[in-house]
Amino acid sequence: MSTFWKPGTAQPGSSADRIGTSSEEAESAFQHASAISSSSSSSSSRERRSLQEERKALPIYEQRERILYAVQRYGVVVIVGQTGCGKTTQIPQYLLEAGWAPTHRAQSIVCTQPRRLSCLSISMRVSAEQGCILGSQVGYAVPFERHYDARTTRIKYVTHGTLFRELMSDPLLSAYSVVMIDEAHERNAFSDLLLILLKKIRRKRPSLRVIVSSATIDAQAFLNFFLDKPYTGQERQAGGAQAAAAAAPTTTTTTATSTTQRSNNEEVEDGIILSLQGRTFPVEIAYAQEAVEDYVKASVEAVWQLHLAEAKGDILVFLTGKEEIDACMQALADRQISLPQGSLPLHLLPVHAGLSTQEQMALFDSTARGGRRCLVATNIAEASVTLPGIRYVVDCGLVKMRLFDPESGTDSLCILPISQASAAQRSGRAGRTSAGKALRLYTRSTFRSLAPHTSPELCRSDLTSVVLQLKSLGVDDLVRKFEWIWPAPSTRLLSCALQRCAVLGAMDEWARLTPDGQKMAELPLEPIMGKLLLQSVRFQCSKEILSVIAMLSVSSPFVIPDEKRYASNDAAYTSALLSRDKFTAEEGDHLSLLNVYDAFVDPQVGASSRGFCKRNKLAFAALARAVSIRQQLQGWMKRLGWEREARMGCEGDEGRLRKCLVSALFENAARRMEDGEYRSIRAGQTLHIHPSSVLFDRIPKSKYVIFQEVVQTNKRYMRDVTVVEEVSEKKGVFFVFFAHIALRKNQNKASDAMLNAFLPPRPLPATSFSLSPSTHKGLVT
DNA sequence: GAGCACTGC
Repeated sequence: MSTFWKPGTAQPGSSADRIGTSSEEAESAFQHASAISSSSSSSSSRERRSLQEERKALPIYEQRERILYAVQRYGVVVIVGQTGCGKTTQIPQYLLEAGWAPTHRAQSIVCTQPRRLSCLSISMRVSAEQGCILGSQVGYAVPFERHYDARTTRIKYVTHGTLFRELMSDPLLSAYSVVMIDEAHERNAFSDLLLILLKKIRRKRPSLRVIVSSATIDAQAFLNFFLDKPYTGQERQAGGAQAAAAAAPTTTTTTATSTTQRSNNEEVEDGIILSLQGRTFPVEIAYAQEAVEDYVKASVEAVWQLHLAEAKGDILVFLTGKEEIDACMQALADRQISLPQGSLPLHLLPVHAGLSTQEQMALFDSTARGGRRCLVATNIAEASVTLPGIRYVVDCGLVKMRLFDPESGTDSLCILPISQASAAQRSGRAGRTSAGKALRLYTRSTFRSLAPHTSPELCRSDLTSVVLQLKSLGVDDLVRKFEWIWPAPSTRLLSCALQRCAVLGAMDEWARLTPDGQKMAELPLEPIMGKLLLQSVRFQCSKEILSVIAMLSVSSPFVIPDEKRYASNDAAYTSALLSRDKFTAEEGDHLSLLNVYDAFVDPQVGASSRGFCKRNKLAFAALARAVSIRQQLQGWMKRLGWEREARMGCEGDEGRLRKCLVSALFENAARRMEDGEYRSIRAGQTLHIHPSSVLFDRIPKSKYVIFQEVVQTNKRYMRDVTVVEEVSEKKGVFFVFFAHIALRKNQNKASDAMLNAFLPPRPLPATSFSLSPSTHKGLVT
């Protein structure tokens, strides 16, 4: 399913996003879909008949009985099927029609998706097929937007994370008779966690049916997990080979592997794998003869060869980042000049997450006017977005991935080799509409050396919030007894998370959740953001901190033009920077973001208008989303009993605000050295201010800064930085004072309020502790 | 002098 907005399908995002992408076409698409959904007129019943015929024409329809039988007989059904075979839209409907969600039992069918937009467009499609209004029998729930009726909705599409949240109020998921985890092979943190908890739930509620749907062949790992069979990855070798073959012509046979387990009293057996036939075309795969030195250059070569030699059909190139995409497109554009007479032109289009709505729309217009389209994409085109008309794929074999390093506590963005599964997924993109061709810019032996599967998110991220959430769900021993899906996260990753929980005051020394920790787990925020919100209640400045958190949760509101950025005489670039200066607080990013937010919502200034953003070179969509996030966070505060506190502002007492920031971000402090570089207080690492920071080209008077996070690319960069003024420094104790903080409207008025902030009452815990305590579970210093 | 793959609560 596409993450991008596709004309003629659903509109993306929340109502706030909708403002950002609003267009007449989008509105009419929305109305069209609603018209299909309503069942009153005779034309719509004709529509519905043809939709029913379409449903029956899907290849999965032949498997209907088989699927229903499997779900009835087995507690866990792992479904392997190609993307586009209709499993996501059809299986919940088959279950509904077979009586799995009878109204009298008040239980429904829920299907989880990795992305919110999938939920919107799929539920819209399914409600049309069911001939009902979206939100009645078929509904969805995504962050910031719910569209269902607890009494009437029988099929619900939700994001993985949304269902995980539901566990907090309904630990046995008693509202559902069937839970389908879709796209489980992506191994997202929330989908893995859901599967882990569903296994526990099934022990208490064997009547619950679990469907795990996966496009590739992690099937055995998932099934073994549910069957308590060991899975060490040895079997995965075979899996990898299958992944490689996945792009080859699909077999027409459907295989069902039954696993005999003891039946419980309901005659329900434990699990089964079902393979569904996909609707794809053969893809011919070619490898590089020898390792390429410069894959961007090689991709240009490959595109050029394909363009000159191959029949019509679009080309999709996989590179790792925007910079490479620009370079590749530039090189191809240069080549176009030397295109032989009579050759068709190559229409070059970038595909990455930073595209404007207009650029996104162009991607789905596959009617290239006399020529061939060449889409140069990041990994977004691998799973998140399905592009039409692709017949040729060029794959560099690499991906940019975020990795968390528990030793330094920082995230890195690394360029790494992809997995075999990923390679199969990429080349499979060429076989969606007709037979295709994939050029892999690496050798066959390199391919064989690739890991069969991409490392699950849980194995490469900071698990602080995961640990917190699981603790609040009553999962106590995360290290020894907890059943992770293979492969499990390293103990180092887990101990790092436990430590951070302790440092943030979310756990006590026996790894018990503190009252603060419980609240942090309930808030839909990263722990450090949750901490910031909790502190804001203490410092009585939640009004401002809510805005800061909302702004930190969206992409940068400052629109800085892309091209010729380095040319100091470029007018657009300098005027964008000048625009930003209007909001810049010299203390740094947190207060600058607050300035932007306050100006945007101020009825006298920005009036939440698009025009204001245009005039001031701000991203309207980001700000609209921040407003929506802030509202939701305010709702959460109300739920925590802080309705009054949520409205309390610092009323010009910036000191409270600064104190609050330091009291939450004290972990992330750095000191500027003589050479202009910063050293982290925690680990003495060399750090740099991120180029997106308003402090990037400034040298503040004070030597100390605090920051939101560190991301390592070529250097270690601090993001979202605020200057703090140091007054004294003692061994192990770090006092900071703020000065010269301008609050609203960028007045940059010096404030003499000198305030001390503080560290937690105890020093940072030792770096190691026992992981197998005999008396207490978890953390022992 | 220089950057941000992609989701999600």
